[in-house]
Amino acid sequence: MTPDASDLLRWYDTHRRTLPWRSLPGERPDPYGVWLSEIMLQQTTVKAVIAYYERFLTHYPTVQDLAAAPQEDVLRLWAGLGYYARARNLHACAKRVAELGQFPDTVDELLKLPGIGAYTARAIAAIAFGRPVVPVDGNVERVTSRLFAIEDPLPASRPLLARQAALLNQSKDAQQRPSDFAQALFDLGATLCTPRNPSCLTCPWRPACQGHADGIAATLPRKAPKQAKPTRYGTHFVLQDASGHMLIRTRPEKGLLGGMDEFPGTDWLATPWDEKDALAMAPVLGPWTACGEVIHVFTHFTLRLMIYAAALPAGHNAGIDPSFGTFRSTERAALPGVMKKCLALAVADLETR
DNA sequence: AAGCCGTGGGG
DNA sequence: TCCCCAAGGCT
Repeated sequence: MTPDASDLLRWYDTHRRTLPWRSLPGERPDPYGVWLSEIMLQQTTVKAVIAYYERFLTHYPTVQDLAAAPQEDVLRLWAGLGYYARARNLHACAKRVAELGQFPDTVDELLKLPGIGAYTARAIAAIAFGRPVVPVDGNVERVTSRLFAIEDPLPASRPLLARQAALLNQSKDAQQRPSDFAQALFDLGATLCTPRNPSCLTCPWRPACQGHADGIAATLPRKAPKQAKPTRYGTHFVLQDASGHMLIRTRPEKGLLGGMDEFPGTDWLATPWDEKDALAMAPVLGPWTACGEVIHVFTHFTLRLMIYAAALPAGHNAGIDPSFGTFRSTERAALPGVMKKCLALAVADLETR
């Protein structure tokens, strides 16, 4: 049987989370805030997003403000949040919306915008524009797999889960409150129907949950085994000039950490670098101090970086090949998390001199 | 269409 | 410690 939407909505009316991008009950939220939060929340926890969301709204109160900003500024503001293609697409999308004059209010039109896929289009359509669609994210996949006791493993089961999830809002109650219904599904998944130790005892949909009836709710959704994570090795050089600036370069627009800044270094290879070979790639002869190793885990590989630091005497910061970068304040750079770790290690060393 | 794309926190 | 996971999209 299909779960009763009114049971979920009643629960939501009492237990809904208060979040910065959420409007008060009965109020229409600003589509800009909904869109901004949805992009930030892609594969990212609510806790991590909140501070970034507030900061973006402060710097860019409207989509027109964001569209008018230099991409460099947007990347710097995004630095640390990860998945940097999101920031580039965010900026491109803002420009497009500024051209259009407003956010489109249908799933099909939203799908045409950069950074907006099947999930985000439906989330914005439901939350900002009251369209009766069900956005299927990880929460909704988990809830749905349990409700219907779907044991086929992800990601192959994704199309089936999407079809089943679309049945959830077919009642009159759900159709009347598309925004609340979508967010109620999120809150259910985030607070009760959690990946581990779900709180079935207090779940408004427990009576309708086949997974619970079968005693397998907590084991769903099943997932295909993951690939082993390879390790890559590199060496980076943190070079400070007499004014305290660091030698920094910008990575290519596409690919890993695209468009973000870094300290110059070697390629990242499958085997560790011989120290002598690595030092031969340094921007200046030295002397370099070994500061230690940074270990950073990306989605699909582990990175181990040997870090070297050096400080230049006054008047010696010219004549370095531009491919190594330019001397800049680290606060003016868009440093991803891994490079902030490198910086912290080098600064700890430079300060003891 | 499977691989690529970050980061921080919790158990 | 290590593994898992979080309001996915792009190619």
